Amino acid sequence: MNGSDSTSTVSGSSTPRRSDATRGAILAAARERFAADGYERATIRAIAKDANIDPSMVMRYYRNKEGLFAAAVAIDLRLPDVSGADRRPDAGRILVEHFLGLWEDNEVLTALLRVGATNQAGAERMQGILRDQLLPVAQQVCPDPEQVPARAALMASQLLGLALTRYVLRLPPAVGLAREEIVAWLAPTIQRYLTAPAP
Amino acid sequence: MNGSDSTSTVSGSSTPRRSDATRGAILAAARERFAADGYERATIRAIAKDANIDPSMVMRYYRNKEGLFAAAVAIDLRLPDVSGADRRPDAGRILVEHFLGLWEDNEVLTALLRVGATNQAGAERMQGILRDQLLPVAQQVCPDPEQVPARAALMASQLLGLALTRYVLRLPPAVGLAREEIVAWLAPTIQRYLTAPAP
DNA sequence: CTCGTTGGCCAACATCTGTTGACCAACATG
DNA sequence: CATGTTGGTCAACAGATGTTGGCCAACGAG
Repeated sequence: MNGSDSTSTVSGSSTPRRSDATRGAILAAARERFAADGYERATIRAIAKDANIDPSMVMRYYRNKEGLFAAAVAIDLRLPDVSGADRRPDAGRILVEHFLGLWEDNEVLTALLRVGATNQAGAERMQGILRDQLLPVAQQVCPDPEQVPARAALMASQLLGLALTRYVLRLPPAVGLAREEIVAWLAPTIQRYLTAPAP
Repeated sequence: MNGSDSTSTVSGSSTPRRSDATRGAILAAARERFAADGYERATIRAIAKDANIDPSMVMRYYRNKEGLFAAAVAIDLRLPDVSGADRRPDAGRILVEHFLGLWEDNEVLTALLRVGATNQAGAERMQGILRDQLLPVAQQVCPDPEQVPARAALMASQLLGLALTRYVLRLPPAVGLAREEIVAWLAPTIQRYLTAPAP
């Protein structure tokens, strides 16, 4: 909707502004706060203080809080291609491993999930990601187009459920799981959701 | 912590107060608001208005907002017993069906999940439920006590993940799934998490 | 009837929220 | 040097929020 998307994580600069450092600091602080506190409690004042600037700068650069959020959670999951015949039987494992890596060094996803749970805009953003990035993956491995949305939804339910219990709610038994354990348990589930014949 | 827990969902009344109706109205309104808006945006004023009383009454009966939340989300999942030898092979299906019923006519769970995502107290409440109600179920079907927490966590990840995508984020493909579809896909997953030999 | 207790409303408080506009300093360009 | 543009701060606003205390009406036991 908003045309000011050009300042994404990629520093592809056509006109490198002098304020880019500040803009970046604001975005970084915003991601951290949104991830830690959710939408409502991540106040503009707190974000500005983290970025060592005045709250009004946030408004100047991102119009309002919603605009800041939109800019802060723009993300590309960089999902691997699993369409190759050699990779298809391993799709479950590949995807689970990719997701674990994604969540563990990217606070944006935690922010997105936390905000999506209570904020309409956040929920819609997640809808977009599912539709634009997760659905195509399901499409790669599932022949019947009619089943693709359901299979993508199932995959999302398991992957987001793990992220929820482990990185957001931080339920101790979920945090205690070892990385390899998770892969070993979840990979077959994802594989089945994607490729098993509909029950 | 607080001694005023005697007014729970159970109407076991030792001293039926004249204000019980109002108390109930407040709790009902609180559950609805917490479920719809999350902790921060469910304001005491809005809840009071829904219950047709003055905001100050909420404080009088529940001390503060945190106390109101604690009272509003006290819940017993009434998880079925799956320890019987005849039921054990069906544990996955039984549990998934029970959970679907639970979520569909109980807004408390939606409230709890929404709040747990952004609020520390909410997250801890979910921890308690996992520990006190979900873990025992895993214990019923898994012989090795050392594996119980991991298996319970895996089950929670899938069940909460479904709830998240379907009832909180309301991702269209997840909402579109038919009840029987969900059972057919998820039951084997839960069954495997609970009873399959550790990979 | 009397009077303590309970249920309820009203008005206000201090604080925090997003947001705005006026103002100043540094810079680049003519 | 003069001047317009950009980066930034300060002070304030209007509204909402959790919370408090005072006040009044209805009730129930003596």
